[in-house]
Amino acid sequence: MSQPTEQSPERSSGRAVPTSADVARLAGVSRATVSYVLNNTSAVRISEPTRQRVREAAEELGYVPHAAARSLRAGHSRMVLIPSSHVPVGPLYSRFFNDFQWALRRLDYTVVQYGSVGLEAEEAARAWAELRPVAVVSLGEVELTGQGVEILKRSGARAVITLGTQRVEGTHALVMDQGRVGEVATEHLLETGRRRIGVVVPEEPGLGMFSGPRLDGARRAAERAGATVVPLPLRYEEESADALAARWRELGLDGVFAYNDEYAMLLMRSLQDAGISVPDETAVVGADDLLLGRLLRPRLSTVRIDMVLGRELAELVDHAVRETDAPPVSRDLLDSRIVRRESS
Amino acid sequence: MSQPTEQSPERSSGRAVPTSADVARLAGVSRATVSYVLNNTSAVRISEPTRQRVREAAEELGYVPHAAARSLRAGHSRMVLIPSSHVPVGPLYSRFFNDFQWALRRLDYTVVQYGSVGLEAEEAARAWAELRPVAVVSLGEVELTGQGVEILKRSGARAVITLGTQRVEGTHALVMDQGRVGEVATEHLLETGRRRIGVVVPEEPGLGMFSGPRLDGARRAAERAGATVVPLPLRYEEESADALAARWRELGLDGVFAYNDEYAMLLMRSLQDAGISVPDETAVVGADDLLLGRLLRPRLSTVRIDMVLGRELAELVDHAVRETDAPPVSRDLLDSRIVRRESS
DNA sequence: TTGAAAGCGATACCAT
DNA sequence: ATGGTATCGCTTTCAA
Repeated sequence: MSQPTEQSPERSSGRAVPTSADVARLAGVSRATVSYVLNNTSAVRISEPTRQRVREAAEELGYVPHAAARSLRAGHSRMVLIPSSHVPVGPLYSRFFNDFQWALRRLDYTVVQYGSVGLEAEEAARAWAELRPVAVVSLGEVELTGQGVEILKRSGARAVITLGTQRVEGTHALVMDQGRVGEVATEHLLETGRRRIGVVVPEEPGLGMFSGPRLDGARRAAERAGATVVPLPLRYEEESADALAARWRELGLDGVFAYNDEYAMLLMRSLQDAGISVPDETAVVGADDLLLGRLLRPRLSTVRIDMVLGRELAELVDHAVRETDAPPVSRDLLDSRIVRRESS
Repeated sequence: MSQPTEQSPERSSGRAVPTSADVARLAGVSRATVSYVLNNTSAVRISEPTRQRVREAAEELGYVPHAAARSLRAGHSRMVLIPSSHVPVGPLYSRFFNDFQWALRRLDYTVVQYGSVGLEAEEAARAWAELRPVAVVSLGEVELTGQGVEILKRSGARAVITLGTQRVEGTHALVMDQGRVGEVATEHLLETGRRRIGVVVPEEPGLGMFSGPRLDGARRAAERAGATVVPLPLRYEEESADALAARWRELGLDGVFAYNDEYAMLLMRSLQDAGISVPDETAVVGADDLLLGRLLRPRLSTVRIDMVLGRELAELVDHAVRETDAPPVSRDLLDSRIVRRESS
């Protein structure tokens, strides 16, 4: 016989946490029957009166099944773990993310975000693996190494999906081709006759995943047309923008793609304060089509990004989980197009 | 003897998921010893050579402990569950939230966000309770009823903390006194001689938790001074702002507190387009001190909100978990002050 | 210093 | 139609 364990049997509400055994006792049936009733097991037939008694007992005790015990027994969970980002996100992404979670829940998955700020890639992967998720969907802001993927798969994860700007070995890579954003913006500037094009590169950490590819895309477009691209490091602060505006004329740029609408607004304001006329002297293009881009004058031209539907991605996750053998897919999720207003 | 279970023993990597038994076998020791070594159990002394062998075996197999099994055995988890919001958040909140999570992890908690979009309050509480979190910290955007709190506590949650605008029975209520924001803004407008004050109330759902108290605070301040407050419903769209601006003169307002900087910018632009001069004819005050408030002209006056440190809140959670008996605290977490610029 | 074994809660066989 | 029971992975007591 073992001794009573060290845990306190009482809880704040005064009673111990009810288990299925408690429900069984109260209903005068076995734990097996409780399980059958509460899970609507179709393989077994339980009489209606018994079902009633069990349900009432569960209700009375405030019984909630213990997910850990269940998944331990089952040998798997239906948890989808999403390493959560530390970057404040815009309304676009936010909407997508909600749809995604909602769709996953409809497919009967438990969606959990795991905040991993300040953890090393491998360390983080181990922490996630402890929860034995059936799938991990990394939304790109968190590092995920081949090593980390291996840890997750060894621990039973049936699918690892990265939604980012580049592929990671062993994962389903959903590519958000940020390069297209820079390409579309630059093509537009070229069409309006600009030849020396600045590309704002935010200095804030955590944005490199987006800004790098956007710059590359701009370079590609410019190269095709024999135009020039100049990277412009910028912090999201007035001082930084003012400093950039102060040396604008010596840069000799006639167009600028400003990473996104917020940086574009910031820069445009500084340019105007420095006496540089937009769009006559320099055209400005942002990205994300935020409402605020319409508030400043001239109204900001922008690249509108249409993201994949959350539901689509959820179905892809579901598919990846069920067909572990299927080869990793690699799809592009973005569609970008220019919205021309007055700043270009 | 029971039959082999229904679960597949193989995983995608080809091998089965390693358990502590596998580690024990490879190291040539018992499972108990593995547990002692891997958890650095101080009550037992294991020889250094044995420790080595165990650690190497664990490393080689890529062993990661099974959190569910562990907490099942332990009778409790160290999971802090945070129902995640569906509202896009600003940089201020985002920073606080990261700090908070980081601090909790330092205190050895596992922080997990649970997306509950589209779930009823009680339904959501049950879903959370299945994970048997030791604490639930609701950041205000999600509904949490007394009923829900009861479910959580019955399921073993030692602390339920709400960080919101109003108290919920049975919880530690960390109050973010949004009323102060409206009060501070309105007091400022009164000091500059304004007497008929509009208060923007966003029509977007999910913002009621903030906008209601802010309006109430404005009313309190106005009442003390014998001034008038007029609520102004507004959608975050240009058309809505234009419509409001079109009937501005008949409203006869000489000051407006616009909920936050974004709504303030939106409204100010429409006012200017309608030929109403800011601040001469109408003063405008926002809130949140966003950078974008400095981009439009005149520069936007705002209410700067200082939020509690994430670390403080984490310590409070830890305390609540350890001292279940302690009475629910109720603290104010915000400090608001006016930042006067040119729009007022 | 190490091992054997009980048991956390839920489930799904098999037998009744 | 129900009940008994072995089992999932891990920790910890007790015995050796």
